Amino acid sequence: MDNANDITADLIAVVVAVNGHEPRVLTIGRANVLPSGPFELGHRSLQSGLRSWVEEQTGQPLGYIEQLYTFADRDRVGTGQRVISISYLALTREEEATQSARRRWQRWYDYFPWEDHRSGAPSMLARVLRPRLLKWADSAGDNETRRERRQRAAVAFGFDERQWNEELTLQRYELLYEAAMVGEAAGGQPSAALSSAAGESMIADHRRILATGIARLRSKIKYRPVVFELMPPVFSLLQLQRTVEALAGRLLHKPNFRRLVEQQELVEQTGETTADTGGRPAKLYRFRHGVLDERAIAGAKLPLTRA
Amino acid sequence: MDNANDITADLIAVVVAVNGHEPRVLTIGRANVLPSGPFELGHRSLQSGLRSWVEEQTGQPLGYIEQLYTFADRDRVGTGQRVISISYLALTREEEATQSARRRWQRWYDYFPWEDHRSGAPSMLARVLRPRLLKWADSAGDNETRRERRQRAAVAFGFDERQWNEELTLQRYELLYEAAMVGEAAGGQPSAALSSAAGESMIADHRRILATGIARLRSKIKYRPVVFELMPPVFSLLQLQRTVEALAGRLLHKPNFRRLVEQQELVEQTGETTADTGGRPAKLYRFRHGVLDERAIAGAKLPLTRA
DNA sequence: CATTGTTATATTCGCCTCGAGTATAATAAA
DNA sequence: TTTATTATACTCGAGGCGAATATAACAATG
Repeated sequence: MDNANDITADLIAVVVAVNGHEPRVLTIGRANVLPSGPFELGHRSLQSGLRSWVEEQTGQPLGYIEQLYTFADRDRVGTGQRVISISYLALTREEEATQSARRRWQRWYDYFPWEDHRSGAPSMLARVLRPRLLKWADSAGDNETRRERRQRAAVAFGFDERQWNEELTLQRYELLYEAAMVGEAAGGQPSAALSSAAGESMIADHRRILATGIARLRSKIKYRPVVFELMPPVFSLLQLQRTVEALAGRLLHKPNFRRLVEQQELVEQTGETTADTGGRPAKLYRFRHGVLDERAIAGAKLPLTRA
Repeated sequence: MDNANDITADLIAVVVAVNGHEPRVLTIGRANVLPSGPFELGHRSLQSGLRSWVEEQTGQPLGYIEQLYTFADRDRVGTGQRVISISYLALTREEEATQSARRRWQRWYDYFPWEDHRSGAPSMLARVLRPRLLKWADSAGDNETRRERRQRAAVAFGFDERQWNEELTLQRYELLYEAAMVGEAAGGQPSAALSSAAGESMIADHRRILATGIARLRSKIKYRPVVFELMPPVFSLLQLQRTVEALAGRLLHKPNFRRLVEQQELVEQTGETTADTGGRPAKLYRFRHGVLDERAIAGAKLPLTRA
């Protein structure tokens, strides 16, 4: 029986919160490791196993959880043992800003500097990434592969008049990995010229899992009211908009955003206002939890624009 | 070391094909079992493990595959061993109609008779399922639970003037399970009055997995060109439409369907026509595989209508 | 060979969504 | 009081899409 049984199942969490205008991910240790641990007999379910590992490693209790993806790692050399990794996305509020030795909230965009387009496309995209990707494409053996690589890069990164698509986070990371432009790739550390543009590395394939979580979240906020998991109980519409923008990595059209949120009846007024915003006091709202029952698909599409 | 290690990972496949106007799922044995088998050391990856199990058990080679969901079964009594199940959706063409002892193509709607709305809402919905569900709702202890159960049933099944939403296949099955209205539920076999409306049962939670696959596919055909995995290399637009309708369980508006497919440039004409259709000969088309590279999201929304 | 039925294909209409722009209101600071 | 800043409200217009209708090309029938 040393065959099918030699398996360990690891649970890995991408825990997201938005602090101010920055989306963050929960890490442990020296900041490049996602919370994770093996699924054990004591765990009632995969989800509860994940919860207890995250809480044990970071002290952070989790609310909303959804499964991301399951994959089998390549053999752990020598041992002849295989590891199955089951990754989850968790949304929470970053209660205290207190960083500790064991838990650390890291900015998304430190790992993916090319993903934040809120102040326009980062200049390093055209300046650093594009030429390197083209060079990689042209280094291919045959003509067909060259053409295909150029096209993949153009689609993923929005080169050549194409539109930037914020949901392609995973494809972009995989492309950079394939081109050995990120630290995790076979070629080892990226060159000095690239290093700042390549973003921070993580151990094993944790950055890939993070990319999967970002992509899932960016897609999901458009048709399910999950943003509210990241909001405080009471908020202004602009706060809500800024949170969505932080996640999507792009700016939204304010009047249209308001129209959408209001006519979908996702929120209700508390009756109070806040003057913390600098200008005219903003009305405060809370999430209408009823929508979760009333509608199966509360389509909350984003009104995207170049702003 | 008898703790984290006592785990088996099972791979389970929902293999779908559309024959004529009927979507089917590949089963083995006495027709109520999905192809499955343990993930083993010899498998290069989860996907390749799945492929070899399906091929070994049914002789069916697989093309398109995507992961559905991973879950941990409740303890297998006594053994103290846990099983993790990783389920996949596979799309293929039902090459030969030859059923054999080991493989059998079963109609979706034998398992989910309430899911086929192509000739209007099945009468058993209002006649059998609705009263039973209401009875179950009213059997709850407190008022709040009763209200919530009624609402869940109404949303999932489109009662009380609500719209039928074909993507809620999983929620509907779970609701029926909770109400002990399907054979797999705790109460054992459903009553005779219910049995035909409850659909065929499957072993363990295979029917739940099938429901997950149906829901996923019904959702995905709307924004990714996956239907073509189920089509022969050359087809008419009406054939394509009938296939989509079979999957969605509802009829589409013909002119709008054509407009959508054509203006998205998903297909190209072969130049030939077929007279097999009875009336005016139909032009034949093939899938433009180029779209998979050109676009990241080939939004193929369905123009839905009551027809 | 004209009639009829059936399917394929083309065109049009109109509502509603949503991107985009502009106008007005209410506060703080200068 | 002026100006800056933010909040809130309204309007316009293109495009997507549901819906209906019109025309074309075949087979079958008498």
